[in-house]
Amino acid sequence: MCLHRGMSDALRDLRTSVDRAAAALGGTPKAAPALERPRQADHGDYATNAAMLLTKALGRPPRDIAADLAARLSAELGPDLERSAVAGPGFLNLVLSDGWHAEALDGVLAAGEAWGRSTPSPSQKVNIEFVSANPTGPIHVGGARNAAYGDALARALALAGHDVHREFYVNDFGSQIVMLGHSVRARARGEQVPAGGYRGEYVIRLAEQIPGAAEMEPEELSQRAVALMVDAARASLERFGVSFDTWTSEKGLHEAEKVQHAFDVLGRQGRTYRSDGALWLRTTEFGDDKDRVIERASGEHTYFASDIAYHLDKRERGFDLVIDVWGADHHGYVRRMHAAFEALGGAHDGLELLIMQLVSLSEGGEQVRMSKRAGEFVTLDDLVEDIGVDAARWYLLQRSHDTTIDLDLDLAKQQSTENPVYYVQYAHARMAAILREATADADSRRPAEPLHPSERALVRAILAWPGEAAEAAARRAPHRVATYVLELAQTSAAFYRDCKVRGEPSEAFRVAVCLATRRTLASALGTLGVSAPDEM
RNA sequence: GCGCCCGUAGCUCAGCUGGAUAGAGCGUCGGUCUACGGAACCGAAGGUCAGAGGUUCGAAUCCUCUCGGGCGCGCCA
Repeated sequence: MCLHRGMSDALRDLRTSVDRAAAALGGTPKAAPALERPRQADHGDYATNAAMLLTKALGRPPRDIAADLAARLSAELGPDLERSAVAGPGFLNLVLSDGWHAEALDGVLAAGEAWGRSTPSPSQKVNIEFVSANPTGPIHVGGARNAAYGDALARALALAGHDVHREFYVNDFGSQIVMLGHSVRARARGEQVPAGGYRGEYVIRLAEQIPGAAEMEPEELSQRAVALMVDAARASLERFGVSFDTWTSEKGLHEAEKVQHAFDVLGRQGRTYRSDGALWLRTTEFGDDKDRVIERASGEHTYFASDIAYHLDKRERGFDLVIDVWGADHHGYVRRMHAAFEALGGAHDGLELLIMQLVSLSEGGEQVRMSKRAGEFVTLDDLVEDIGVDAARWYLLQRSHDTTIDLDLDLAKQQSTENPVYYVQYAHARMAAILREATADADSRRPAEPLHPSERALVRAILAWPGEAAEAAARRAPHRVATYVLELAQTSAAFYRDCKVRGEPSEAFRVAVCLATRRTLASALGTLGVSAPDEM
């Protein structure tokens, strides 16, 4: 693993030393040297590949260069570097002193609540839009995944020092909404839901919640139904630990003439033309396969037109970066959205379209097909009810957004108590318990005896957190946080096994280790939106 | 047909801007005089990293092709 962004002070200083030592050898490395935390204990506390990256520039064998690097580094670090060894093809393995570990731990505690935060350059004002499920039905598991991912990414970006604004786009406009209104009225009248309508149970409940639905105009009924669905979505998401700064209505965009405004902007720049009675956007000028209709021959705006207006609006609100989190079923839409964004004058990298792969459901090994129109689906609420918020979030977040998730509901229910999330939470609760029992105050500077390897390893695992967090944000990969925090929990278990705290000569130092561990576990779990209980 | 994503242990997945013996959870098998929290710990078995070429000192990782799976290709949203 690379430790290059937003490191703790101790790590940053160590890296600087490695860079300086490398620079002193002359020649420039072909990439920034890595400072890794090796898996294997006999590869040292940290390892660098700097020598191998200098072979071309220096024209010498990597192991020779590594030996020179070791000498320079020894001068740089003084007593902090206990020893180093050239290994393998040209790695330099470093073993750092107990003093260095203590110093580093002290830095963690000194950071206080800020531990884990980093400062990116530049810090960006980011708008992240996610979930944005159509208000024609409850949020289902796909939406749950999107919610968990978008929320965790937003948290990670904020931790990495960005100014994050969360947004939900409500598609309360167009034919599907009209169809919802018709469906509700049919239910209210006890009639058959029209072909292509929404047949789910929830439509019956909607009809019950709207007095006089049977006689209401579909137009008004639609809006009433949408309002109820949006409220329901908000409540489900809140329960899931997900909240938004802004809920933007598509209908509102039209009412505020935002669509016309976008057309004006595009027209002025010569990006549009009329053909077959429709208004087209020249998306092909920006890499799309074909131009796209934004206003139909009938005079109605397409969905794309709303989206263009929405993205122009986001730009005009002054965000450096606009992120949309979409389901895989919308990936065919990516190119044209990028094209439109650029046609509006945005930079290509000013918009990021992140595609979530789908959740494929099964139950007892049998594939379950979901259909919103038919009303057959598993909802976010179901998931929360069955396995709980923490287990559900962990389950959805431990995988990359780029891979399809197979969710077997029976298995998930069965295994919910086996979910690794409890292992991590348990590690947190255990640290809290030890801290309750301990009598000494934390003193991170003075271990009374040589550090145990397990305690040294735990300190290094803790030190990795800011870098891991920053990396997760930069790669838009919050699942890395899950991988990291599980490893941290395992490392803390080894410490617990090997190092008693209460009543030991090193109690004060170990209290400091426990404090830093608990804080780091809590920070990482918090990034995933998972609770960190003191007791369980 | 074209485009995007995926194919790593029995299962679910990490690792992918190239680095040292490919990892975890669950499951299986075998252990731990049982607690500063046993929802734990230790160990073992288990892998042609889908396949074939290529680039490189070095490829699960980059490139090309093939096979397999998912999704998408509207004047729907």
